[in-house]
Amino acid sequence: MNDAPADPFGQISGNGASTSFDLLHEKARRWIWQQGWTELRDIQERSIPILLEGQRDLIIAAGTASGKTEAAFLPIVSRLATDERKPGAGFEAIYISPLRALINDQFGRMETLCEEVETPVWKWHGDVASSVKERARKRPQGILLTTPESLEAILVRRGNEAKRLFAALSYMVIDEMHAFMDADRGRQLQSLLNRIEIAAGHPVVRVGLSATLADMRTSAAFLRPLNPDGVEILESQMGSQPLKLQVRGYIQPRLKQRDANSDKCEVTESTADIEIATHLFDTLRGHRSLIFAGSRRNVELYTARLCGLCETSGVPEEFFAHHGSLSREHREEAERRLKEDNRPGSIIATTTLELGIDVGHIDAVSQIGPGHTVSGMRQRLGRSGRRAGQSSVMRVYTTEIAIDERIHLIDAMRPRTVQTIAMLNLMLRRWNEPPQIGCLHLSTLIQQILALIAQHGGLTVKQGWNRLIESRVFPEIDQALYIDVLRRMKHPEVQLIEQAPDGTLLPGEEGERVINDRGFYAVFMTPDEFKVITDRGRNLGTLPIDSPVMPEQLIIFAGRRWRVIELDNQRREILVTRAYGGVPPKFGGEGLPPADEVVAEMRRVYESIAIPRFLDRIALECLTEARETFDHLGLRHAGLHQHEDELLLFPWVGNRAQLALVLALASHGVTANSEGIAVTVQAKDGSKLIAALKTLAERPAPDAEVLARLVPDMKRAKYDAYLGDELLARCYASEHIDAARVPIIAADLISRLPTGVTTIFET
DNA sequence: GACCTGCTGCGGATTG
Repeated sequence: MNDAPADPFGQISGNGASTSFDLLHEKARRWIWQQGWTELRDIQERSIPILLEGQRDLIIAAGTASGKTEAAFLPIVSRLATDERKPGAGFEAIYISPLRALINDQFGRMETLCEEVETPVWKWHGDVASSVKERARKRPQGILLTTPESLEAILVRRGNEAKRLFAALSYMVIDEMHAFMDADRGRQLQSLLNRIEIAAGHPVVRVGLSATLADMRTSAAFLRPLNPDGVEILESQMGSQPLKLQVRGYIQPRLKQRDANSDKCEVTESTADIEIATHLFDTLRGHRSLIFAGSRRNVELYTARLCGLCETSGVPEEFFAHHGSLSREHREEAERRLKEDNRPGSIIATTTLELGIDVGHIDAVSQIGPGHTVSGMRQRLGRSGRRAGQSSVMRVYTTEIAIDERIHLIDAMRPRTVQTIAMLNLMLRRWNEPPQIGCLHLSTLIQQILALIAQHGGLTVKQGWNRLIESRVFPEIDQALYIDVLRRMKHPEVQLIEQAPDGTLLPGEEGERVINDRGFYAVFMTPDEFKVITDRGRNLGTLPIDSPVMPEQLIIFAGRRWRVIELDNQRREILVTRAYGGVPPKFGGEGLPPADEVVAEMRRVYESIAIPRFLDRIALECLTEARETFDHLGLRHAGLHQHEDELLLFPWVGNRAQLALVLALASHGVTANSEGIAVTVQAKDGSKLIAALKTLAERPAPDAEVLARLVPDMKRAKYDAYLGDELLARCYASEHIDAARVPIIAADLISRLPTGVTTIFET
């Protein structure tokens, strides 16, 4: 791989099979030779003719180290070098990345190639000096590496220059495309691509790069909404490195209650954490690895432990923390430490290092807990074993609580272990979470209407319709809803827009303020944190409010179970009281379950007798216990189980359907709580529950908007506050509540009532 | 659910 061919301009591969190489510009071929490459990668071979032709959109779906960027940019710079170009006539290609750090990495890799072909390359994001942007703006040419937010800023602040900047544009490359899809940011990006093409005055070839796309049809529709069938798809045939996978189980002994009369404090450190840290230290010290710890708190905890172990062992520190609350300097220092010197070292991170920020070669990846998505898991796995002939190594650490007479049934079902197995099964089957369909994204629609008004100094209703709805950036929105949103924005209480006598939409008083806020260019919101206060006035800490919290609901906080008394939206406070007796489920009851497919796979794991090969001894024991509990509770046939003063329902559905069920029960006066795979109801409400389920099963599906109104604070996205109750409920319902399935779920639960239960509760 | 992502232009002080 590192042997340079004798003749730099001859055939690149020994057998002379590469025809794509010959198609490239002479200077691009020289660059390849200088890199010491002896052959082009599969996807590069295939992308070159397509992109050189410059007519078709393209998705390159290939593993993390498969050379996707070069697959896009070798033909692009070749084409630019061949074409006749007027200096300063406008940028010729744009590379769009979700992260500034990725732009900085790519800039370094791209510079030598672009120098060779005499094409300027510009970085443009929030950290780039305004003098550099000024120069790029005065003489736009070559390749622009930027973020959606920076593009938004360019269009909003320099709308009248857009034509000049983009008139010569031939290509738009979107890196890590999966990171945009299914998110507000993705809608904004789609709209930006459209607005840039309109400014350019001609269609521009779109190229999407990703390693974890769920489904090529939806991905093509994301890239080119008006012509998905015209998008060429390249999926890598290679790149499946040998895989070494292990799930390691750990048992957490129950901590003894602190004795109020004793002055001896119990050790509060968890043994499972210590064992995991010790194993990480023993296996990773001296290697180069990434450890995904799941939360910022865990990152800190494990970094401290691992550094402590380095100290007591008298070895140099080689473990570094990396998460969103740490300063950029701190994070970059950790990245540099690993990248620059190829010494041993590990970074403990949240999702901050999931995307391809360059930290050099990685031997192994560790993950603590199952994580939240299968595609995230795959993305993390892809960060190791990137060298030819090496395996990808991944260890997943799962913790379950020791079984004793006080264990909660949900814990006894070993949900973490089973979820991990289910997610790995799905990953091995090459499944990824599909983007959710039907979401209205009204907050982003509002932002884009304002952005278009700002860019053009005003907008007609028809122009807005053409650019946002007819363009299929917001295909879920019909004419009536579009008009409703505009009316709302114009409402005297809102004043985001006003209308000139000729009908042109202009910014209203509030609209001016919103557009001129420097945060306007980003469509996503940094979530508000709620203070959690007990009825005795104790401040427990803060809780990020991105899940619905209702009075009467149970939440787990600071290791205890609490009942919500009251929610104060003004003061951003949640008032709680200690919940009724019984031990809280330590790991199971963390709210809504994962996606439908993951829950369905979990059920199959419980029901099956198959033993995955990737389990260590304790993980295997946990799986055995999980299946024993499952059978002991009769869950193979029953969907309900009573345990002391609690009823546990098992609908076996994912988050949106389970939230619909919980809210539908609430609408019938039954307080239900999502505790992972189970829904819990107080036993005293048993007869009410059965009656409610029967009604729900018989009647047509409840209206999702009506259910949404039971959620006290439906605001999730940045400009939701402007929507008003009605639009907000529609929007929330479209994104979070799968009401259509409620009758089927209720009927299924009724049909799975354990024998005897109906008679007990039916009186 | 946990976590993550982004950002202009101008006024004023400081420095060479």
